[in-house]
Amino acid sequence: MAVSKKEGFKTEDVWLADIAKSLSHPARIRILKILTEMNVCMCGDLVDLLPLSQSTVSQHLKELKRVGLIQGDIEGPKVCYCINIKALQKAKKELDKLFNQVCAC
Amino acid sequence: MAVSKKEGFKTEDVWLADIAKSLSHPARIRILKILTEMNVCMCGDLVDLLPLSQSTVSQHLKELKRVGLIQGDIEGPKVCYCINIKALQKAKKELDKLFNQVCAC
DNA sequence: ATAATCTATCGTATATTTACGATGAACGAT
DNA sequence: ATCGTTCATCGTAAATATACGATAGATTAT
Repeated sequence: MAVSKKEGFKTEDVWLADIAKSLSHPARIRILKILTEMNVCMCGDLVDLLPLSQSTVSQHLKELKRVGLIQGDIEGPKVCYCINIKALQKAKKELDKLFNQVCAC
Repeated sequence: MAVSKKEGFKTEDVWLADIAKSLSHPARIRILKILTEMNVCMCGDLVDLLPLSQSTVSQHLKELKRVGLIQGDIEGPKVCYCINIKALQKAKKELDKLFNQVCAC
């Protein structure tokens, strides 16, 4: 089975792994960086900036939306994407918690 | 194709995505936490602490070794795993760079 | 030497991920 | 009303990820 056995793990660890999964593709890293730089961005602009087809970019956006790191607001025929600051801050906090145990040596 | 198209992306983004991928499973998050708490840990101990078979745990350890976040030293018949502090610090630094652009608002 | 222990790897099955083109739904413009 | 634009979703193909048991290799103990 390729299904992660989530039964035996803390929800905290499952959540953090899920966030990490959403960051586990260069396109999604790039999308987050673009959105942080531009604050907001139309989906079409992202398609132009990435070496991927429109449908593939849409899939990556869906993955980032799934974990709540970004949100998309419909503006007429276009969709305006932006960072969900609160979610990103929580992700940063949890990752710091993981890393700082080590770096406090 | 399921292969990530890495041609069109910055090596920096590819690297960070790869680190994130190595963190994208609850078992590997747990392993890192255990190793940071215990400093060092035998592979067998990790198997006891995780709800997974020995071979599966070994696979997860291999993934963390692949990206350099941990290292394993053979001690007789056992293998002693520990965190690679430098790699983890670099990962933290790069992730902060991604997150801080947002949080500096 | 033999047995027991520990861990990595192999083989395998299944689920998920990634990618693309094609299609569909929603909206604005003509 | 029709057309063009924008984006999500569907269908599909191929690679990867996850999990396990079985096996192999190395080391220690007997």
